[in-house]
Amino acid sequence: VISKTENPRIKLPVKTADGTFIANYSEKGLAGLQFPEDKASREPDETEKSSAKVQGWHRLTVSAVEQTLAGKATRKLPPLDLDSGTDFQRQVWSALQKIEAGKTRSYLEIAKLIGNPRAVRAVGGACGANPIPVLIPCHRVLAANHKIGGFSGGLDWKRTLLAREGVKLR
DNA sequence: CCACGGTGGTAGA
DNA sequence: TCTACCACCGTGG
Repeated sequence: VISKTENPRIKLPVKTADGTFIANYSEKGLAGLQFPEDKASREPDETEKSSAKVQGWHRLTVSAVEQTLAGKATRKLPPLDLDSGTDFQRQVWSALQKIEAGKTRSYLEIAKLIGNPRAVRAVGGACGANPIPVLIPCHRVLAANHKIGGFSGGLDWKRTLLAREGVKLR
């Protein structure tokens, strides 16, 4: 029996003034980003094991995270591995990437953009399943009438990110 | 403010 | 398959 293909992930720390995020990489690119956890729960230190390719990606990740946390537009992203998502989720995530820093869209607007205007609630679900928050800017999706809506990483993060981009909430 | 109905996608059983 | 969730949205108290 042929064993299922292993899907090795390399985890690297993204140290910022707001805490240490954890990026994880597949062979295709950045596949996940976790918000800082409360305690200094074992930061990955496999830096020396990662290939030059991954280290290059990681440099792009670090600067992109820093820029987004500062409320600025990101210049360049590493390749993103979004294979974990369904077709619907990838459509939503793709639409999210087109929202510029400082701008917002509603869940309904995203649903319309992907040609499925009644799938409003499902759009919320896809945002919650976003494996790369901050860089795939799901925090820029608000409920109708500029209400905050939800955020899987905690509403404090969503408010912080939006405030740094100069977005006002209702 | 709250309740509710109409919705579509997902995961799990 | 069926079903129970849901980061929604409008309407109506």
